[in-house]
Amino acid sequence: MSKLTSQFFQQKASLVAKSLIGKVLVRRVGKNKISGIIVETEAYIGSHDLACHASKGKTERTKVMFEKGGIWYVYFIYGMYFNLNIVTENENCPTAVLIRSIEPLEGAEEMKKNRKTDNFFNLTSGPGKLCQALKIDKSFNATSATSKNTELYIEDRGIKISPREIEKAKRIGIDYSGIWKDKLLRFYLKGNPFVSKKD
DNA sequence: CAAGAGATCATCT
DNA sequence: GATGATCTCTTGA
Repeated sequence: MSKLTSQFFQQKASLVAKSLIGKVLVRRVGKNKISGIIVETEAYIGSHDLACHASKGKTERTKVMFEKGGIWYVYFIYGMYFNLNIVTENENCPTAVLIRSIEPLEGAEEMKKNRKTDNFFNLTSGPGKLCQALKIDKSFNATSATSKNTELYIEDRGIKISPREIEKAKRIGIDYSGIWKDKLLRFYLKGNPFVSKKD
C-alpha cells in the first residue's frame, strides 16, 4: 500500500508508462476512495515527439510538462472531456504519461453515478471515461501526485505483472504526427477487457 | 457489427 | 477561424 514517490516519476517516460501497468490510481473524496488498476498507458516523450503537446513549445497549456516529474497534467479536449497525465523525467524535459484506462477496484457504485451508466465495462475503459468516473477535472492540473494530502495519487499494492503480459502498441488518435504515429509507446495489459482499443 | 457524424470549447494561428 | 492524446449515438448492411 505505498504511494508512488516523485523518484518513481522522474525516470524515462516510456519506462514509467510500462511500470504503471498494474499500479492503482486512487481518487480520495473525503473519507471515500474511488480507485482502479491501471491497465493502459501512453508515453509522450518530449519536444521532438510530434505527438506530444509540448512539441509546439512552452505555452500556457503545456508549461506543466516542463516541470519536474510527479505532478498531474490535466487538459480539456474535444469540448467535453478531460485527459489525465502524470508528468515524468526532470525539469525542461517535457514528457508525460497518459493514463488511458483502469479496471475499477473500489467505488464502482460512485463511478456508475458519475458516468450515468450501469454498464460495468463502460465505466473506465478510456481516458475521457475514467476522468468522468473519478471526478477528475482541470482543478488537478499542476498539482502534486506525491504530496501527503493529495486527493489523487498512485499506489503500489503489490500486484505483480510479468513483462510478457504487457503488450506494446501504437498510440491512439495522433495520425497527424508523421513518423511518430507508428512508435510503440502505448502499453496495455494483454487481454484485459478495460483496454480502450485492441491492436 | 462497422462506419460516420455530432457534440462543444480551450487553445493556438 | 480551425482543430483535437474522445465518446456516444445513429445509420445501414
